[in-house]
Formats: sequence, structure tokens, C-alpha cells
Amino acid sequence: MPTITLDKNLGRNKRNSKKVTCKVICFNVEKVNEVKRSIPTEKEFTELTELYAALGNVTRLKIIFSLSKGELCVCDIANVLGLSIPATSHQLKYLYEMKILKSRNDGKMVYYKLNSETLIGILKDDVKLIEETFTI
Amino acid sequence: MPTITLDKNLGRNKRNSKKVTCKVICFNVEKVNEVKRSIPTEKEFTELTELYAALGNVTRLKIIFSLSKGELCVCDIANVLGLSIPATSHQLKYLYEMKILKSRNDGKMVYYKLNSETLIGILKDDVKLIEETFTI
DNA sequence: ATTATATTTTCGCATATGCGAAAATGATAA
DNA sequence: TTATCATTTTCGCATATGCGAAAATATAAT
Repeated sequence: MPTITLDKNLGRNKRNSKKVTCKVICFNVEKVNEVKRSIPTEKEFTELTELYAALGNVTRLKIIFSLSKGELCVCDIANVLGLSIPATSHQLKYLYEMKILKSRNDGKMVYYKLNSETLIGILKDDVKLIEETFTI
Repeated sequence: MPTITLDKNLGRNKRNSKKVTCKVICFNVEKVNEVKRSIPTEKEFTELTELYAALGNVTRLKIIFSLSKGELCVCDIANVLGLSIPATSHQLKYLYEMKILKSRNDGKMVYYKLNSETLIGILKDDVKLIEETFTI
């Protein structure tokens, strides 16, 4: 049966009241410091995260794969996705600003294509390896 | 100078009113169909997206890199992240359910570690290649 | 049994995200 | 010029996400 835990928690909070992040004093300081030294910088984490976040959306990943055979106009991409043109355009802009896509104007039409032909290969290899490892 | 475009848009909407996805009739049907055939299935896209979304978060990516040297308890991970323990625990659960992490109980403590030692290598290679390509 | 403590869960909030409708823009055609 | 059309942008909404506080849980120690 659970007893009252509020007092205990408050006691824990009081112990280090300066600017608490980890309220429990249990960690292996050496190891924590070693890890802190070995991991990437804040800036690197931000960049990596932005890239993975760009790929972590069905619409955007579909766009990337759709363009693996070559360029397509906005309307065609929307058609492949089964999505509205504004929504498609929005994600195209997102990927364009990430430098993942390039665009080309032809009259009223705008054609998008992959900025690098190797991206699709990278993704496929990446996915294959991770699938083998984790059987997602 | 822009003129009234409302009537025109409404006209466009009326043209195919069944269940409109792409309202403009401009697409290269052959190419669209070819692309639709060549891209992964819906299920594959969902799985891939979930994986990339898991990596597309600073906290989660930091956790993965933090565990690249070996297991850590929840409290130590929170300390490395500079984050509250509940928030840390939440993201650990997320990664655990994604099968990216394993856990081990030792008394009151819970230790998490990478499910696969190769993940960190995959990530680093992946990132290196993409950095070279896009100079993010 | 009670107390202490490491972790997890619940809850609520603030912000981010993804989408479509409507409006605006830019370019071609008549 | 005006009309047409592909695309982009603005706007608002509904949902998802990430976080911390508080409460709950689980295990160890007394």
C-alpha cells in the first residue's frame, strides 16, 4: 500500500535548491564528466537533429524518394503524395531551405529535384543497416 | 497589380469536386504512376519515419551518444542532459519502446544501454556522409 | 512494519507541427 | 490590358510534442 510520498519528495527538493536539474544524488561523477567530454557539441547536436527531423516526416520522406528518379513539378509531387498543393509546397520549401532539394523554374512551373544524387543511396543503406539491427 | 482571384479559385475547385487532391491538371501521368510504383510502401514509410523522428530530437540524440561508451543509470543520463529526471525517463521509455535501448535493473537503479553497438557507428557514418554532401 | 530513494507515471500546459482554405504572387497567353 | 493557371504565402485550427510538478511505484534499508 502506498503511503504519503509528498513529504519525501519535498525533502528531496529542498536538499539542492539552487537550480536543480538532477535532484537525486546517485550519479557516477567521473563517468558523467567523461561522457560530457566525449559527446558532440551543442551546435553539432542541433544540426544533426534538424537533419533527422527533416527525414522524420512521412510527407517529406516520400518527397525525397519520389525525386530519386529525377525532377518533378509541384503539382506532380502533390499528386504522388495525395496531398494538397499548398501542403506540398510548404514541405518542398522546408526541404529546399534545408538544402536537401534544388528547384528550377520553367514558365509557370517549378521543378524540384534532389540536391545530391547520393542522398537516396545514403538513406537506403542507412535504413537497411538499421533494419537489420533493430528489425523495426 | 493583383486582381480578384477568389472567383477563379472557386472555379478551379468546382472542376473536380469529387475528392480533390491535386486541383490543377498539369501533371505527367506516366511519370507520376512510375514514381508511385517505385517508392516504398506506406508501411515502410511509416517505419522509416518513426526511426528518423526518434533521432530528430536533441534530447534523444544526446541520450544515444551518451550511451555510446556504455550503460548509464537514469540519474546519470539526466545529469549529462541537464534535464529533469521525469523528462529523461520519458525519452528513455520512448527509445526503449523503439528497441533502440535496452535496460537492466540493479536494485533501485535502472541502467540503460544501446541495443546495438553498431548504431552509433551507423549514425556517425551517416552524418559524416550527409555533412560532406550538404554542408549542413 | 516504516522510511528512504531511484524511477516511472499522470497530468496539465506551452509550444511546435502539419494541414487546408483563402488570398496573393508570378508568369504565360490571348 | 485582362484572363488563366502553377505556385507560394497567410491564416487559423487541430493535433502532436516536450517538459516539469506532483503523485505513484518499486526496491532497499532500518
